[in-house]
Amino acid sequence: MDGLLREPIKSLRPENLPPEIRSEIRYQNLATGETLFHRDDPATAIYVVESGRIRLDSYTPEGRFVTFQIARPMESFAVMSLFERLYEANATSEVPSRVIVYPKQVLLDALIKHPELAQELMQQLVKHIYALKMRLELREIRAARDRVLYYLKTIAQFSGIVINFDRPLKMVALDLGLTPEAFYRTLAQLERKGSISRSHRQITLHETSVA
Amino acid sequence: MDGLLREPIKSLRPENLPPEIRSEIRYQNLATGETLFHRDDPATAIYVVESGRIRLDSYTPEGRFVTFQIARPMESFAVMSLFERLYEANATSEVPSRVIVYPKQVLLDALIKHPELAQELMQQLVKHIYALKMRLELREIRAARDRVLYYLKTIAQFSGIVINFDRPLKMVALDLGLTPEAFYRTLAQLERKGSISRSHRQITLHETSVA
DNA sequence: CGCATAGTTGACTACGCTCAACCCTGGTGG
DNA sequence: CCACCAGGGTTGAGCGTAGTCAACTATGCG
Repeated sequence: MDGLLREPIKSLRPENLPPEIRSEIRYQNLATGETLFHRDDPATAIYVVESGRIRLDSYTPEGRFVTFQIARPMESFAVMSLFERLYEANATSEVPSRVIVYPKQVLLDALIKHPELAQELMQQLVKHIYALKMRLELREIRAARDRVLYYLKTIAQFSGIVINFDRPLKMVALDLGLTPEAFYRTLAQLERKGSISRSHRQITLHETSVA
Repeated sequence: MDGLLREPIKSLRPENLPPEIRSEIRYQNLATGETLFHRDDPATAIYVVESGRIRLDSYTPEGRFVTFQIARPMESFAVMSLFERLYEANATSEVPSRVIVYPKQVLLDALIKHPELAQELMQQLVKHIYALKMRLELREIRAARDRVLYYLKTIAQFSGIVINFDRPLKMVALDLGLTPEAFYRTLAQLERKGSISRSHRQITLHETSVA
């Protein structure tokens, strides 16, 4: 999800890679809405976003949509696939994007020879866990008003009190575990109470509620 | 949470460790309800459960209780702390327990020299991510009945259709994001419908609902 | 320009939460 | 050995809030 994982990966940047790995990486361009891989496809690679935005999502048995991660430039995704046979989520490009493709076996070999690479990948995984834990905590807050406020405050720690969403609020609503309607209503209510102000997809947190 | 993470760690077992690490590990005994560390304590070590059961939990700003993990014998916890300055959760012993303590710096050094250890730790982290994703998916199911059934079915994949909970159903309810009352009612309802049968903390899934 | 999708608001409903009362069990101490 | 207590488990009644369905407007993209 947005704003809860912000860990640019450095050691996977092509220019920092040992040559024998660099020569094995590939690039791939994706149009808006294009799918890079589906859940349960054989896992063949891990990725870093070069430009654009990749959404990792899935569906519950009941057909409900769940977003696991929004990967932005310099961020890795599908690192899990290194140790899993199948992908755990669908990867879809939300805007025209370009990703770097690191074939699985190449990286697995590299991990043995380059321990510092292993360390940074572990850090990525840790950040990922951290983000998932925050989401779990967020869901524990039952009242929509409190949940939304807490979410906004969390994001504000990265972005400052003016928050600009670059994707539909509808999506943000689902990330929060609310229907879009409930989310809009909650925002309207918060604005009426003076906790926030907003126009379009920009939301400003007011001091009273930053606490 | 229970049943969603089952990955015994082998390479951290003392007998499999290189001697220079083995000599650095410690053991600690914990009584029921005793706390090993608190959230935001400085992170000094990672752990493996030798015997007993350790609960990793936290509280939301509103004071709601969240369980992140139930660590059982042979399972690691607080692996994240390797790369974080502070612990992310409270660790409490639910029954008399004994844990193995691996000081952080010792392991960090070891990761450089022993790539296969790094690999297994990464696998642990991946399993952890997997478990958290499943919980997030679970929470996406709104109807209590469906949520409980899905949870039971998931556990049944490990344990078979007869499920024995070794901790209060009250706790299980909270893991599921339900109040204990709602959980009891849902179980009663499922039993009336014939989807399950139960006595005490043992629940049997019936074929019709295994699907 | 037109269509698809996002955003917005209203009315109604349903489901789970809260509070409350009660039973049952196991553990502790007098 | 019983009394007591704490905590888990169970069920009922009522309420509130977020979900659902629906109608409509705004926006942006081809």
